[in-house]
Amino acid sequence: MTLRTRFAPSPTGYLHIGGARIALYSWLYARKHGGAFILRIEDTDLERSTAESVNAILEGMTWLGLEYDEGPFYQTQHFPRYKEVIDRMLNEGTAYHCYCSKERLEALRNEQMASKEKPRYDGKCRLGVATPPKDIPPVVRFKNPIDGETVVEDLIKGRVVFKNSELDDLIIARSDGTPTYNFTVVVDDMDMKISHVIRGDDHLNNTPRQMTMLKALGYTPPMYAHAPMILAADGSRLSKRHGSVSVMQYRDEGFLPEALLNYLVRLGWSHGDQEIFSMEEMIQLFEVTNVHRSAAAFNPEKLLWLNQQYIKTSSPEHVARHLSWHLSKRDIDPSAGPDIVAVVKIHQERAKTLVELADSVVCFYKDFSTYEEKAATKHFSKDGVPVLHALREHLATLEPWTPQEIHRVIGAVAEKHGMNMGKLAQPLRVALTGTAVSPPIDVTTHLIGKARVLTRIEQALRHIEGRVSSQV
RNA sequence: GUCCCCAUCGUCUAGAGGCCUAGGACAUUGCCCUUUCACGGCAGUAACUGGGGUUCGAAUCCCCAUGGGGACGCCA
Repeated sequence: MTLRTRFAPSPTGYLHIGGARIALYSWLYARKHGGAFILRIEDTDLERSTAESVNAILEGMTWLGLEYDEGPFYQTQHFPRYKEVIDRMLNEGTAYHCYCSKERLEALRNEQMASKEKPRYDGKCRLGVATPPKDIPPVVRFKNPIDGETVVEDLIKGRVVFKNSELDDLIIARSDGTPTYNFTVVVDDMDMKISHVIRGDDHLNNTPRQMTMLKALGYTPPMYAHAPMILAADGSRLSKRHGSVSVMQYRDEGFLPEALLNYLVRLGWSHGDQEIFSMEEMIQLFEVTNVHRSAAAFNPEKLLWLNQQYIKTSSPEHVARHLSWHLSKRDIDPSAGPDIVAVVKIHQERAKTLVELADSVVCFYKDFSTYEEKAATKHFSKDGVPVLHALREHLATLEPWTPQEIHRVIGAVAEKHGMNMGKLAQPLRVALTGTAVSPPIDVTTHLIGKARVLTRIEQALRHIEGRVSSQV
């Protein structure tokens, strides 16, 4: 039998990093064993499910590169099937109609809480109702076994035993006839022949009830793996309050999808001391059974470091592709030159994010008229005017326009004016980039191009003179 | 409250009874490299929640306590 895993989010929001990690685990597990990975949208809550959320989830999966082999399937399209199974259970006596009012249930709950018991349905309608009230539409409840215990042999948590008496008769169909979560999961997992259910451990408590239902339907439950949740950096439950939890926000903030994936796979799982995993390595080495049983806190700094590692070590072409997306968001079209791959090459080891990279790269494509205040104050001085003039003259006639020649000229001009190269490189850097920071000055100058370089030095000279005279 | 899960540096983790003077990574501190910023290199600070067992020997096994998380819905 082939291995089949699924990711089953409910479309009530974007794809967040917790979901992404579960999707990744399921995807890796399927890939590793040559199985199938299925995407199923659990949209039975008509009130809260939205098309935007569906799109957001799909978009997130695509960006992460977690392609699914089947789906997306939508539970709202399976309603006839759910109805069929419910009728069957009603006929077979493994489910029953319940006419208890919400008020009674509420009172029952309060009573049980008050007497320090676990709130659960008391089974009032379990043995049948003598005269079913005509005016009350009933819910359908699953008839849970009362005796014995249900054992989850969890791939991550190990053996977890639940007394069946702890499980009450849960509602599988609402009074309006629509099926509920625990039931639709059971039917779909069964129909889709899911062999391994990998999900968050907030579902561990649901598992025994799903297993008893599956058994009632004569089906052998799949294997389960309950991964612990991701905590926020402060150790609390991760929520929207903690800023970026949406996968797409990481794209917007300049993260590479593979860096996020790498970070996620190492959260709660490890392979010796290895920190960086290519997708191939992840597929080969990842093992659900080695996933930690304890929750892990999300650490933005380490993610940032990983992203930096990926930006630094990925092929310039690959980084350039992702960078282009960020540049286009700023209305910059790099195709006019200089070659974006060349620009990436000289910048890629000094950026933690693509946004940072984009910031430091705009000056190659777009002219500017203001200088970073601090940089200008520190490096633009009247004393520097003659040197910059001289440098401009030399660069104007420089042939060939290569980093080596540029380096030689800057060095020569600096020496002629009795200064070391750094003393001249800094004002030039500010003139060319508007900031005091850039890759080595020779390659930077080279890539910005002769025409732009000359114009920018002139502009800087005008700026210095204007600034100095206005100050005196 | 009841049930379930969990517990090694600030964080992610290595560790499956002696290899532990508890290792690595991020962050942090200092130094080196350096025309700026980075990259890189070297060094440092920093942890087995507590208490009982079991054992010649426990971070590792068992029990209890404590702490954290989850579930308990006509949500998923």
